[in-house]
Amino acid sequence: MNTLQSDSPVIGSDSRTLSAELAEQLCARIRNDRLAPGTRLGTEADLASEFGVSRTVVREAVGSLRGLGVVVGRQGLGLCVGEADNFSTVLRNALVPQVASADGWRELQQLRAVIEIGSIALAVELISTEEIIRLQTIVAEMKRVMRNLDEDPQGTSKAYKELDCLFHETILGASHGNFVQQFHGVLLDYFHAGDVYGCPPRESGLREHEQIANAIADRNVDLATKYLTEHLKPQLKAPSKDSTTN
Amino acid sequence: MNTLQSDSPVIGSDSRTLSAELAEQLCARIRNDRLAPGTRLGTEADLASEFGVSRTVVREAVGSLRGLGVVVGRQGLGLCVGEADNFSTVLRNALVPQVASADGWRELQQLRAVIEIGSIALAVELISTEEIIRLQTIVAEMKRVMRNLDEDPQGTSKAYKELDCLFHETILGASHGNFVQQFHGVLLDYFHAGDVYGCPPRESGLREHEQIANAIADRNVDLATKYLTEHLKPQLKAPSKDSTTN
DNA sequence: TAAACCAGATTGTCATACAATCTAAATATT
DNA sequence: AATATTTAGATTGTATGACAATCTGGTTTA
Repeated sequence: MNTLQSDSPVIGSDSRTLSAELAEQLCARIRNDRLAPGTRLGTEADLASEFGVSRTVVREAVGSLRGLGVVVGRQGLGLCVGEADNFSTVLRNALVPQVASADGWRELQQLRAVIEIGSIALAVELISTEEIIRLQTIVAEMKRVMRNLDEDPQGTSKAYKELDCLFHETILGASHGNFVQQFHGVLLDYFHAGDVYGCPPRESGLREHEQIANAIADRNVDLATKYLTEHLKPQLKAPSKDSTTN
Repeated sequence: MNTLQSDSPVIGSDSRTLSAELAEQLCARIRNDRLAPGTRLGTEADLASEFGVSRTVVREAVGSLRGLGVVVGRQGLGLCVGEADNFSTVLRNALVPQVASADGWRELQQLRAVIEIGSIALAVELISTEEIIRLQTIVAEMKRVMRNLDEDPQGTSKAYKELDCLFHETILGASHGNFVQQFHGVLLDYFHAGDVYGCPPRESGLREHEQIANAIADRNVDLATKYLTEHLKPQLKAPSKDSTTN
């Protein structure tokens, strides 16, 4: 019999709250027993009596696991192990504190760049003809948009960024890694939303996109990797090692 | 004045629960207002009266955000925006449903491989002499361990895997991306724990490690990338597209 | 000046009650 | 017999009130 109450502490009942303790135990149980998504976990009342705590504590613990997508609860049925399909939402929320600081935001963009570079080889290998055309269309559209840079800097910047996201999204999509793509999508969202720390569109960026698209169209892995790495160099560099933020 | 109650619904008060709605609103507020970690969010009672719900609902909502690390609550003070430093724990928990299935586990390993490949260029550039020696030491140790493969397959496999993790951890560490490294660490943990779907140590794997370490020592980016990509090829391949799991 | 103390505030936990809603079996209908 | 409908039970979702545990910030004291 597990119990979290003071009369027979299974885990050090010190320092932390009962709900945090219970949440961890539930999580560990799911992980260690390798409970498949959808597996019943019993009702709140069951868990309350099993661990010797009130239903309040169970709800608190389950609530935090629900936020993580680890547990879902359905009325009339009880608690179940969560499905893995809504991970994007969870990640998006979990990254909120990270993007609060400029450094955190840069670290996120570094991760995004790393993922894209790590995927390029696979993308070049697996990309379809339609996707290649799509890439080239995006680059052409970028060229068109950039002609208005002087007249409407604001609108041009926005449109360019939109196309930029589409470009990188397409590359990731070509790599056919479902989870990797989802993951990258969340980071790209933050990139798209973070105009604050972002940099304005450059002519050189346009040329780089063109080079990347051409290398991919030629299915030249090495060249595509080289150009992409160059293109993402600013985001790859280690963030905030020194405070020389000129 | 925001309120979630039925008399003046700010957001569609349909379909979902009050707590989920409130959690989303709080998260959106933190994200949109770019509230820095540590920023006060008021007390539970404050939020309850502001949104026109009971303290129960507030606690439920805050609980789920607490699980995500977005909010922390300290007695006597109130609620604050969470720090970004415990992201590893959050991610580890959030991935629990993912690893429940063999497919999910493979997708995770694909992401891990992608991150490592995407980091290798930076790692080669930034790696220190000590870290190079460390890599070579690990490879030497691998050779030593592998000599016992026939006598003690179980123990050898375990020791080899341990060294394997250390090897890849060292490479990631050399890239000096704090967040990326943390991230990779969580995935590597799952790799380490997932003996179920893992493959046994191979002689070819040992040679590959040696090649990678040598390429890094020579600071040859292209070669290091090539060998590493080859080494991680099995994990890079798109998981479960066809069911020909022979 | 610095340590000890204290009152107030706030979260953490408990108990209880009831509404909302889902499940599954029993019942009615074709 | 097969299917639609109802219904009763179970379970979560929400509200309220109460109290313990613990932290904060200022006050007092050495």
